[in-house]
Amino acid sequence: MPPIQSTFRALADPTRRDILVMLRDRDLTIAEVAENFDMTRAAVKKHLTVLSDGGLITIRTSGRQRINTLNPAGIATVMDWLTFFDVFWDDRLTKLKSEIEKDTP
Amino acid sequence: MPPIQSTFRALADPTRRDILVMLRDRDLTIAEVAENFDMTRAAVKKHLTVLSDGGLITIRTSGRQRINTLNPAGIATVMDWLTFFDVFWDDRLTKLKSEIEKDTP
DNA sequence: TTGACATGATACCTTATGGTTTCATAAAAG
DNA sequence: CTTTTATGAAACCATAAGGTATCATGTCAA
Repeated sequence: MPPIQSTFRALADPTRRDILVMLRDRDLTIAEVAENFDMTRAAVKKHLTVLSDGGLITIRTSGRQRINTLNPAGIATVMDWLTFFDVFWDDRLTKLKSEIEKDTP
Repeated sequence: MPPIQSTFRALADPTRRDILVMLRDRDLTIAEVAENFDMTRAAVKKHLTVLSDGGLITIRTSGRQRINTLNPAGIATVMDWLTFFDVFWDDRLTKLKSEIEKDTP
């Protein structure tokens, strides 16, 4: 699994997030992805490389085509990182409770 | 709520993610956050501004101090975006099922 | 009020990053 | 075999982004 930094970095660009949304419906070649953007195929390929480096997509070669597939594991990695904050409010409430009990003997 | 781009942008830097982790335990002033990093207070302040722009923290002024607090709503925004991909596998399985049924009359 | 402390704000520097252009390569079609 | 077609790769460019240094401002304490 790639370093989490490369995953967050990959998600920081709007074009790359749009690509992920496209790939949710079906796998796409570089050319197919590029059709949806007003930029060169070379630029799109760079974005796909960054997404791959971040573990958000996987790539397989079929003849002269390169097919890009969404990788749920990459999404899950980010989800996992975020769940660290899930207990945020719980902790806050616990501390608040302690304070109250301490002040009301 | 801030544009999602500013939120993802804020998360893309390792220093800023570390700051969020620190703020999970308790609120901190700029100086307190800066103590944990090998960079100037000015740089840390910039990071805190980016985090605020992304809706990941809130800021309140208390005298001459500026207290930074984690904002769960910002985290939730990212979570929500990611849940768009939750149905990914469901959709894939549904399509696969259709294909099978079509091919086996 | 005076001095120390916490922060605000600006200018400036270096490196990443997103993008284009151009040329090379490899597979499918004629 | 020749010609498309789809991609790989490298050089180059402009701007954004992370940092520093410096100076201004506001507040707490003596």
